[in-house]
Amino acid sequence: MKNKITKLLENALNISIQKGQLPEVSLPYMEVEASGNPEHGDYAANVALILAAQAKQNPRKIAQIIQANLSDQENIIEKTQIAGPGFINFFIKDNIWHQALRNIDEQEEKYGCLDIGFGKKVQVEFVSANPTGPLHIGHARGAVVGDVITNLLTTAGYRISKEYYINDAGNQMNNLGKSVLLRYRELSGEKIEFPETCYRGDYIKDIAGGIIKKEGNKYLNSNEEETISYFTSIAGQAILEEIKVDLRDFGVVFDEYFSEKELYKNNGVTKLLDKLQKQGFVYSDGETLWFKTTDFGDEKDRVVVRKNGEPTYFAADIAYHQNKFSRGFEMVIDIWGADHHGYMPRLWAGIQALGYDKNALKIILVQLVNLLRGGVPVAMSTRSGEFVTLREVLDEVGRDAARYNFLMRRCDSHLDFDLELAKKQSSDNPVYYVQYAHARICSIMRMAQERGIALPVYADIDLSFLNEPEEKTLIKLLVRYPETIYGAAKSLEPHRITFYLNELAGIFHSYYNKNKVISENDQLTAARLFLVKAVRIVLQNALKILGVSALEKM
RNA sequence: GCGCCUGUAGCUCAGUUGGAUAGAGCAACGGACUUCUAAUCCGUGGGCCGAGAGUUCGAAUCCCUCCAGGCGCACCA
Repeated sequence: MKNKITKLLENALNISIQKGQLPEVSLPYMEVEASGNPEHGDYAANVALILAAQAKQNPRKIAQIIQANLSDQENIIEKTQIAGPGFINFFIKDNIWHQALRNIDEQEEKYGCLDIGFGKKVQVEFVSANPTGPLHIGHARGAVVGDVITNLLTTAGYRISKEYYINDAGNQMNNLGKSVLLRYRELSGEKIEFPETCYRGDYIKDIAGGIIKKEGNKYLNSNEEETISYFTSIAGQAILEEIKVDLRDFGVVFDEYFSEKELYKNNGVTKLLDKLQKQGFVYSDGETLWFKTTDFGDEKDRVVVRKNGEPTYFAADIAYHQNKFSRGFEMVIDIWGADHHGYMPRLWAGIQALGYDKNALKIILVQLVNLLRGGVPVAMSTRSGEFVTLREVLDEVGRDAARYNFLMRRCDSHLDFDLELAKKQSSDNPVYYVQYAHARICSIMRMAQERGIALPVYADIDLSFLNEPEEKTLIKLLVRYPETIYGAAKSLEPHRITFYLNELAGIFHSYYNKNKVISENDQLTAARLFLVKAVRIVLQNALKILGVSALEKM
């Protein structure tokens, strides 16, 4: 609808210029807004205001010229008016709204799907937590945001691959193996001291206990380095499996799990660094290898190979992103915790040195979560073992409420997650508000069926019975759904869907309280059932993108 | 000290690349269940959009300077 009006305006503008009524002007963009105020019509355009400066004319005058040259060939416009400083307001014919409703009914689960992605291959990497411990609440936000962004982009017509990068090479993993060994010794009766760098969670004891049960205490006197390496791989695998299960229960399923170790096969990382050195992006100071990230705007150069000869995480990450692009992805999206923001210039430098456009890598920062319980902050640290796991949140709060809670705010906004609040099954909890709207519609459908009323078919009904102001508001809101998807997908902002859903549910609830859908008047009933069914379709489609279930009964 | 994010109603937050009178939920107060589900609805109050200066027809939104909070500033990941 928005697009149609934009086209009309563009045509009118061109005609005005051709006729010489307006000087040659270029229009960088125009805004057509679904207006909130009924007095301002259904849509409002600000073309004239934007052009005023360029054309050096009064915006109202410009608006009049454009208005005069509008040719409404599809016959969708009831009337237009010029208002305020020079807005052109459009009033759309009722039957056009009715057709929109039919469109929803026909498209059903496809309604809201777009083709702005043109099947472009996009990879989204998220979560990517070290397998050194179970996922905690902090990972959960990134997981949901990533998951919903991929759903959004799929809906918008992109071909998406979801990937989890496993940091299973390096110090942290070594510390994991060491921690298991220490617990192993402890369980075998030795007295041990636990260093700061080791992981203290109970899951470490469980893993160590598992090894004793299976293999006894034969590793007490083995070569320590080999044992640590063996324990590391056992622990890493066990923990990763648990992570996968937790994610699955949270509704997040990845297409690929990519191991950091993969990058080191066949000296992959070293070869890449050699190549970059030949190209002049990497240099040696005799002891260490540096990447000239300052060439690309970073504040200082970064080490890629340490004094001890080991490549850094950054080195592997360049190789990883090279690998991503070589797999044919046209765009790559990384979702990180906001505490990694200082890392962005480095990685952008990396991919530019590899010859890729900076814009091909989008990085979304997700702000950290403050976990509260009844208003009191809960301390968290993976290493000390004090944390609330994703599993606990799932068990306590439930999948739908947890997901919805993480989607109610912009990614770059700090989020307080209060366990007590999130698990409350009350009106404090917005997820139920939306689900309830859906359940109510299902209830109406059930009632209609019980009374032997057939589900309405467009050809048989007369939508001109829909005369209540809320009915028009509802239809307009439903029409806005694809536009909301468009905006959310373009800006990679899942929270827009949540806010849209809240608004839609709100207007529906209000309508429901004021009007009976099923009444004595058969034609009115049919028209309203048709409308309410369309609301249900949109609720379902949007909830599906959020990964929140659309309940039929509550 | 430098960089990034945030600052909007008592609280938690929206505000669609600058647009018409700044919105929602919660909390407070007053109402609505003989009804297709009251997990709902209707009404009332509530604002120096952190502060100051600037850009223009027009600023919560853009530029600059401050103030406050969070997070970074590794040969950790």
